[in-house]
Amino acid sequence: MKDSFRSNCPVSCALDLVGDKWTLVIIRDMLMFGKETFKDFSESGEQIATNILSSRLKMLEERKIITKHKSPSNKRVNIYRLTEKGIELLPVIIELVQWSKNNVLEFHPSMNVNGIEALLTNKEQVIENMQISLRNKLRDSAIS
Amino acid sequence: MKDSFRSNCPVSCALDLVGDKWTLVIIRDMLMFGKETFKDFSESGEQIATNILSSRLKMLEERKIITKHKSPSNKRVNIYRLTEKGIELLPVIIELVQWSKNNVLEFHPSMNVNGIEALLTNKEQVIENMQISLRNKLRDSAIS
DNA sequence: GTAATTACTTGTAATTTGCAAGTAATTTTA
DNA sequence: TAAAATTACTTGCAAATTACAAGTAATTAC
Repeated sequence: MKDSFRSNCPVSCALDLVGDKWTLVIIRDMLMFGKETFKDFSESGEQIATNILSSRLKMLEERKIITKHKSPSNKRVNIYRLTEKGIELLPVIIELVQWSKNNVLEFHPSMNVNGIEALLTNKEQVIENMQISLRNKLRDSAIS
Repeated sequence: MKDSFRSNCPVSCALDLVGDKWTLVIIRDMLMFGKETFKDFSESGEQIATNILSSRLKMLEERKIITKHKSPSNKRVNIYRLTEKGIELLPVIIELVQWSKNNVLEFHPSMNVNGIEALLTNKEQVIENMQISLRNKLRDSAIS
Protein backbone atom coordinates (compact mmCIF):
# COMPACT_ATOMS: atom_id res chain seq x y z
CA MET A 1 0.00 0.00 0.00
CA LYS A 2 1.92 3.00 -1.26
CA ASP A 3 1.44 6.27 0.57
CA SER A 4 0.45 8.34 -2.40
CA PHE A 5 -1.76 10.83 -0.63
CA ARG A 6 -1.63 14.34 -2.02
CA SER A 7 -1.96 15.95 1.39
CA ASN A 8 -3.10 15.38 4.97
CA CYS A 9 -6.61 16.68 4.30
CA PRO A 10 -9.31 14.07 4.96
CA VAL A 11 -11.26 15.16 1.89
CA SER A 12 -8.36 14.73 -0.53
CA CYS A 13 -7.33 11.49 1.21
CA ALA A 14 -10.76 10.02 0.57
CA LEU A 15 -10.60 11.20 -3.03
CA ASP A 16 -7.15 9.65 -3.41
CA LEU A 17 -8.70 6.28 -2.54
CA VAL A 18 -12.11 6.38 -4.23
CA GLY A 19 -12.20 9.66 -6.15
CA ASP A 20 -11.42 8.52 -9.68
CA LYS A 21 -13.87 8.29 -12.56
CA TRP A 22 -14.95 4.67 -11.99
CA THR A 23 -14.46 3.50 -8.39
CA LEU A 24 -17.64 4.97 -6.90
CA VAL A 25 -19.64 3.61 -9.83
CA ILE A 26 -18.53 0.09 -8.89
CA ILE A 27 -19.23 0.76 -5.20
CA ARG A 28 -22.68 2.08 -6.11
CA ASP A 29 -23.41 -1.18 -7.97
CA MET A 30 -22.54 -3.13 -4.84
CA LEU A 31 -24.32 -0.86 -2.34
CA MET A 32 -27.49 -0.09 -4.27
CA PHE A 33 -27.95 -3.01 -6.65
CA GLY A 34 -26.27 -5.92 -4.87
CA LYS A 35 -23.96 -6.63 -7.78
CA GLU A 36 -21.04 -8.92 -6.99
CA THR A 37 -19.40 -10.47 -10.04
CA PHE A 38 -17.13 -9.15 -12.78
CA LYS A 39 -19.91 -9.75 -15.27
CA ASP A 40 -22.43 -7.84 -13.13
CA PHE A 41 -20.18 -4.78 -13.06
CA SER A 42 -19.28 -4.97 -16.74
CA GLU A 43 -22.98 -4.90 -17.66
CA SER A 44 -23.71 -1.61 -15.89
CA GLY A 45 -25.12 1.24 -17.94
CA GLU A 46 -21.86 3.21 -17.77
CA GLN A 47 -20.00 0.61 -19.87
CA ILE A 48 -16.75 0.36 -17.97
CA ALA A 49 -13.89 -1.16 -19.98
CA THR A 50 -12.85 -4.57 -18.71
CA ASN A 51 -9.21 -3.61 -18.16
CA ILE A 52 -10.23 -0.67 -16.01
CA LEU A 53 -12.74 -2.81 -14.11
CA SER A 54 -10.06 -5.40 -13.48
CA SER A 55 -7.58 -2.85 -12.19
CA ARG A 56 -10.17 -1.12 -9.98
CA LEU A 57 -11.28 -4.40 -8.36
CA LYS A 58 -7.65 -5.18 -7.61
CA MET A 59 -7.13 -1.72 -6.13
CA LEU A 60 -10.27 -1.90 -3.99
CA GLU A 61 -9.19 -5.26 -2.63
CA GLU A 62 -5.72 -3.93 -1.78
CA ARG A 63 -7.35 -1.03 0.04
CA LYS A 64 -9.65 -3.38 2.01
CA ILE A 65 -12.81 -1.79 0.62
CA ILE A 66 -13.90 -5.07 -0.98
CA THR A 67 -12.97 -8.75 -0.61
CA LYS A 68 -12.68 -11.39 -3.34
CA HIS A 69 -13.90 -14.98 -2.97
CA LYS A 70 -14.38 -17.90 -5.28
CA SER A 71 -17.99 -18.78 -5.89
CA PRO A 72 -18.79 -22.10 -4.17
CA SER A 73 -21.22 -23.08 -6.93
CA ASN A 74 -19.24 -22.07 -10.04
CA LYS A 75 -15.47 -22.30 -10.04
CA ARG A 76 -14.91 -19.73 -12.76
CA VAL A 77 -16.88 -16.99 -10.98
CA ASN A 78 -15.35 -14.64 -8.43
CA ILE A 79 -17.56 -12.93 -5.90
CA TYR A 80 -16.67 -9.47 -4.71
CA ARG A 81 -18.15 -8.16 -1.47
CA LEU A 82 -18.01 -4.89 0.40
CA THR A 83 -16.13 -4.74 3.68
CA GLU A 84 -17.23 -2.44 6.50
CA LYS A 85 -15.10 0.28 4.87
CA GLY A 86 -17.12 -0.13 1.70
CA ILE A 87 -20.47 -0.20 3.48
CA GLU A 88 -19.56 3.08 5.16
CA LEU A 89 -19.41 4.76 1.76
CA LEU A 90 -23.20 4.58 1.52
CA PRO A 91 -23.75 8.06 3.02
CA VAL A 92 -21.43 9.56 0.40
CA ILE A 93 -23.37 7.84 -2.39
CA ILE A 94 -26.71 8.97 -0.97
CA GLU A 95 -25.53 12.59 -0.74
CA LEU A 96 -24.45 12.42 -4.38
CA VAL A 97 -27.94 11.17 -5.28
CA GLN A 98 -29.51 14.07 -3.41
CA TRP A 99 -27.21 16.61 -5.02
CA SER A 100 -27.99 15.25 -8.47
CA LYS A 101 -31.71 15.35 -7.88
CA ASN A 102 -31.52 19.00 -6.80
CA ASN A 103 -28.84 20.24 -9.16
CA VAL A 104 -28.27 18.03 -12.19
CA LEU A 105 -31.80 17.09 -13.25
CA GLU A 106 -32.24 20.41 -15.07
CA PHE A 107 -29.20 19.69 -17.27
CA HIS A 108 -30.07 16.04 -17.85
CA PRO A 109 -33.86 15.68 -17.79
CA SER A 110 -33.79 11.98 -18.59
CA MET A 111 -31.96 11.24 -15.36
CA ASN A 112 -33.68 8.46 -13.45
CA VAL A 113 -35.18 9.74 -10.20
CA ASN A 114 -37.48 6.79 -9.46
CA GLY A 115 -37.65 6.10 -5.75
CA ILE A 116 -35.36 8.95 -4.81
CA GLU A 117 -38.11 10.87 -3.04
CA ALA A 118 -38.83 7.94 -0.71
CA LEU A 119 -35.12 7.52 -0.10
CA LEU A 120 -34.54 11.15 0.83
CA THR A 121 -37.60 11.85 2.96
CA ASN A 122 -36.18 9.60 5.64
CA LYS A 123 -32.54 9.64 4.68
CA GLU A 124 -30.91 8.84 8.03
CA GLN A 125 -33.17 5.87 8.68
CA VAL A 126 -32.92 4.53 5.11
CA ILE A 127 -29.12 4.65 5.24
CA GLU A 128 -29.09 2.90 8.63
CA ASN A 129 -31.45 0.16 7.41
CA MET A 130 -29.53 -0.41 4.19
CA GLN A 131 -26.25 -0.67 6.10
CA ILE A 132 -27.74 -3.13 8.58
CA SER A 133 -28.99 -5.26 5.73
CA LEU A 134 -25.60 -5.13 3.97
CA ARG A 135 -23.83 -6.12 7.20
CA ASN A 136 -26.22 -9.00 7.71
CA LYS A 137 -25.62 -10.25 4.18
CA LEU A 138 -21.89 -10.00 4.79
CA ARG A 139 -22.09 -11.87 8.09
CA ASP A 140 -24.31 -14.61 6.66
CA SER A 141 -21.96 -15.25 3.76
CA ALA A 142 -19.03 -15.48 6.17
CA ILE A 143 -20.77 -18.25 8.10
CA SER A 144 -21.80 -20.36 5.14
CA MET B 1 -23.10 22.48 -22.10
CA LYS B 2 -22.53 19.15 -23.79
CA ASP B 3 -24.58 16.20 -22.58
CA SER B 4 -21.74 13.87 -21.81
CA PHE B 5 -23.37 11.88 -19.05
CA ARG B 6 -22.41 8.22 -18.96
CA SER B 7 -25.87 7.09 -17.90
CA ASN B 8 -29.11 8.21 -16.28
CA CYS B 9 -28.00 7.20 -12.80
CA PRO B 10 -27.90 10.14 -10.37
CA VAL B 11 -24.68 8.88 -8.82
CA SER B 12 -22.75 8.72 -12.08
CA CYS B 13 -24.31 12.02 -13.22
CA ALA B 14 -22.95 13.76 -10.12
CA LEU B 15 -19.57 12.12 -10.71
CA ASP B 16 -19.62 13.26 -14.35
CA LEU B 17 -19.85 16.85 -13.11
CA VAL B 18 -17.64 16.91 -10.02
CA GLY B 19 -16.06 13.44 -9.83
CA ASP B 20 -12.62 14.04 -11.29
CA LYS B 21 -9.38 14.19 -9.36
CA TRP B 22 -9.38 17.94 -8.68
CA THR B 23 -12.85 19.47 -8.73
CA LEU B 24 -13.92 18.55 -5.20
CA VAL B 25 -10.56 19.73 -3.86
CA ILE B 26 -11.32 23.21 -5.24
CA ILE B 27 -14.89 23.05 -3.89
CA ARG B 28 -13.54 22.01 -0.49
CA ASP B 29 -11.25 25.07 -0.47
CA MET B 30 -14.27 27.29 -1.07
CA LEU B 31 -16.65 25.53 1.36
CA MET B 32 -14.30 24.87 4.24
CA PHE B 33 -11.59 27.51 3.96
CA GLY B 34 -13.34 30.42 2.25
CA LYS B 35 -10.80 30.53 -0.57
CA GLU B 36 -11.84 32.58 -3.58
CA THR B 37 -8.96 33.57 -5.84
CA PHE B 38 -6.80 31.71 -8.34
CA LYS B 39 -3.84 32.27 -6.07
CA ASP B 40 -5.70 30.90 -3.03
CA PHE B 41 -6.44 27.66 -4.88
CA SER B 42 -2.98 27.31 -6.37
CA GLU B 43 -1.47 27.51 -2.88
CA SER B 44 -3.39 24.53 -1.48
CA GLY B 45 -1.45 21.61 -0.07
CA GLU B 46 -2.38 19.37 -3.00
CA GLN B 47 -0.37 21.48 -5.48
CA ILE B 48 -2.75 21.62 -8.39
CA ALA B 49 -1.10 22.60 -11.70
CA THR B 50 -2.18 26.01 -12.94
CA ASN B 51 -3.43 24.76 -16.31
CA ILE B 52 -5.67 22.21 -14.58
CA LEU B 53 -6.88 24.82 -12.11
CA SER B 54 -7.69 27.18 -14.93
CA SER B 55 -9.65 24.55 -16.86
CA ARG B 56 -11.56 23.40 -13.76
CA LEU B 57 -12.60 26.93 -12.81
CA LYS B 58 -13.89 27.44 -16.35
CA MET B 59 -15.79 24.14 -16.21
CA LEU B 60 -17.31 24.90 -12.80
CA GLU B 61 -18.48 28.27 -14.07
CA GLU B 62 -20.06 26.72 -17.18
CA ARG B 63 -21.85 24.25 -14.93
CA LYS B 64 -23.16 27.03 -12.66
CA ILE B 65 -21.42 25.63 -9.60
CA ILE B 66 -19.33 28.78 -9.16
CA THR B 67 -19.45 32.34 -10.47
CA LYS B 68 -16.57 34.60 -11.50
CA HIS B 69 -16.33 38.30 -10.68
CA LYS B 70 -13.70 40.98 -10.93
CA SER B 71 -12.38 42.14 -7.59
CA PRO B 72 -13.57 45.70 -6.94
CA SER B 73 -10.37 46.57 -5.10
CA ASN B 74 -7.79 44.99 -7.41
CA LYS B 75 -8.40 44.83 -11.14
CA ARG B 76 -6.09 41.88 -11.82
CA VAL B 77 -7.79 39.62 -9.27
CA ASN B 78 -10.80 37.45 -10.08
CA ILE B 79 -13.08 36.32 -7.29
CA TYR B 80 -14.75 32.94 -7.55
CA ARG B 81 -17.81 32.22 -5.45
CA LEU B 82 -20.00 29.19 -4.90
CA THR B 83 -23.55 29.25 -6.20
CA GLU B 84 -26.36 27.44 -4.38
CA LYS B 85 -25.40 24.33 -6.41
CA GLY B 86 -21.91 24.57 -4.98
CA ILE B 87 -23.08 25.20 -1.43
CA GLU B 88 -25.21 22.07 -1.66
CA LEU B 89 -22.07 19.98 -2.13
CA LEU B 90 -21.17 20.52 1.53
CA PRO B 91 -22.92 17.32 2.74
CA VAL B 92 -20.89 15.29 0.24
CA ILE B 93 -17.66 16.85 1.48
CA ILE B 94 -18.61 16.25 5.13
CA GLU B 95 -19.41 12.59 4.45
CA LEU B 96 -16.00 12.20 2.80
CA VAL B 97 -14.40 13.68 5.92
CA GLN B 98 -16.27 11.22 8.12
CA TRP B 99 -15.35 8.27 5.91
CA SER B 100 -11.69 9.27 5.97
CA LYS B 101 -11.65 9.63 9.72
CA ASN B 102 -13.11 6.14 10.14
CA ASN B 103 -11.38 4.34 7.27
CA VAL B 104 -8.29 6.11 5.99
CA LEU B 105 -6.54 7.26 9.15
CA GLU B 106 -5.04 3.80 9.71
CA PHE B 107 -3.32 3.95 6.29
CA HIS B 108 -2.24 7.55 6.61
CA PRO B 109 -1.59 8.29 10.28
CA SER B 110 -0.44 11.85 9.65
CA MET B 111 -3.83 12.79 8.28
CA ASN B 112 -5.13 15.94 9.92
CA VAL B 113 -8.19 15.23 12.07
CA ASN B 114 -8.23 18.46 14.06
CA GLY B 115 -11.74 19.64 14.75
CA ILE B 116 -13.37 16.70 12.99
CA GLU B 117 -14.84 15.31 16.19
CA ALA B 118 -16.70 18.56 16.90
CA LEU B 119 -17.88 18.66 13.32
CA LEU B 120 -19.26 15.13 13.34
CA THR B 121 -20.92 14.99 16.77
CA ASN B 122 -23.56 17.40 15.51
CA LYS B 123 -23.22 16.87 11.78
CA GLU B 124 -26.69 17.93 10.61
CA GLN B 125 -26.64 21.16 12.57
CA VAL B 126 -23.06 22.02 11.61
CA ILE B 127 -23.84 21.53 7.92
CA GLU B 128 -26.98 23.67 8.21
CA ASN B 129 -25.11 26.47 10.00
CA MET B 130 -22.21 26.43 7.54
CA GLN B 131 -24.60 26.58 4.60
CA ILE B 132 -26.53 29.47 6.14
CA SER B 133 -23.31 31.35 6.67
CA LEU B 134 -22.17 30.65 3.08
CA ARG B 135 -25.54 31.84 1.73
CA ASN B 136 -25.33 35.01 3.81
CA LYS B 137 -21.86 35.75 2.51
CA LEU B 138 -23.09 35.20 -1.03
CA ARG B 139 -26.11 37.47 -0.54
CA ASP B 140 -24.04 40.22 1.10
CA SER B 141 -21.53 40.25 -1.74
CA ALA B 142 -24.36 40.46 -4.28
CA ILE B 143 -25.68 43.60 -2.58
CA SER B 144 -22.43 45.48 -2.26
C1' DG C 1 -16.22 -32.65 -27.50
C1' DT C 2 -17.92 -28.25 -29.07
C1' DA C 3 -19.67 -23.92 -27.78
C1' DA C 4 -20.42 -20.57 -24.43
C1' DT C 5 -19.28 -18.07 -20.18
C1' DT C 6 -16.39 -15.64 -16.80
C1' DA C 7 -12.57 -13.19 -15.65
C1' DC C 8 -9.25 -11.69 -17.02
C1' DT C 9 -4.54 -9.73 -20.13
C1' DT C 10 -2.38 -7.39 -24.00
C1' DG C 11 -1.73 -3.87 -27.46
C1' DT C 12 -2.49 0.43 -29.34
C1' DA C 13 -4.67 4.87 -29.96
C1' DA C 14 -6.82 8.74 -27.77
C1' DT C 15 -7.32 11.62 -23.94
C1' DT C 16 -5.92 13.75 -19.70
C1' DT C 17 -2.48 15.25 -16.54
C1' DG C 18 1.96 17.17 -14.84
C1' DC C 19 5.54 20.25 -15.32
C1' DA C 20 8.14 24.12 -17.04
C1' DA C 21 8.01 28.17 -19.25
C1' DG C 22 6.02 32.28 -21.05
C1' DT C 23 2.57 36.28 -21.34
C1' DA C 24 -0.59 40.25 -20.40
C1' DA C 25 -2.50 43.32 -17.33
C1' DT C 26 -2.13 45.50 -13.53
C1' DT C 27 -0.07 47.05 -8.87
C1' DT C 28 3.72 47.87 -5.77
C1' DT C 29 8.29 49.45 -4.71
C1' DA C 30 12.36 52.33 -5.15
C1' DT D 1 8.14 57.00 -13.14
C1' DA D 2 10.73 53.04 -14.27
C1' DA D 3 11.60 48.42 -12.61
C1' DA D 4 10.00 44.56 -10.10
C1' DA D 5 6.41 41.79 -8.50
C1' DT D 6 1.77 39.80 -8.60
C1' DT D 7 -2.33 37.54 -10.54
C1' DA D 8 -4.43 34.88 -13.79
C1' DC D 9 -3.84 32.90 -17.08
C1' DT D 10 -1.83 30.08 -21.96
C1' DT D 11 1.34 27.06 -24.48
C1' DG D 12 4.19 23.06 -25.41
C1' DC D 13 5.64 18.69 -24.51
C1' DA D 14 6.40 14.41 -21.85
C1' DA D 15 4.18 11.09 -18.89
C1' DA D 16 0.28 8.76 -17.23
C1' DT D 17 -4.34 7.14 -17.70
C1' DT D 18 -8.27 5.60 -20.30
C1' DA D 19 -10.87 3.56 -24.19
C1' DC D 20 -11.44 0.15 -27.43
C1' DA D 21 -10.54 -4.12 -29.73
C1' DA D 22 -8.83 -8.43 -29.53
C1' DG D 23 -7.14 -12.53 -27.44
C1' DT D 24 -6.60 -16.16 -23.61
C1' DA D 25 -7.31 -19.64 -19.84
C1' DA D 26 -10.27 -22.12 -17.03
C1' DT D 27 -14.22 -23.85 -16.44
C1' DT D 28 -19.32 -25.23 -17.46
C1' DA D 29 -23.36 -26.33 -20.43
C1' DC D 30 -25.22 -28.76 -24.18
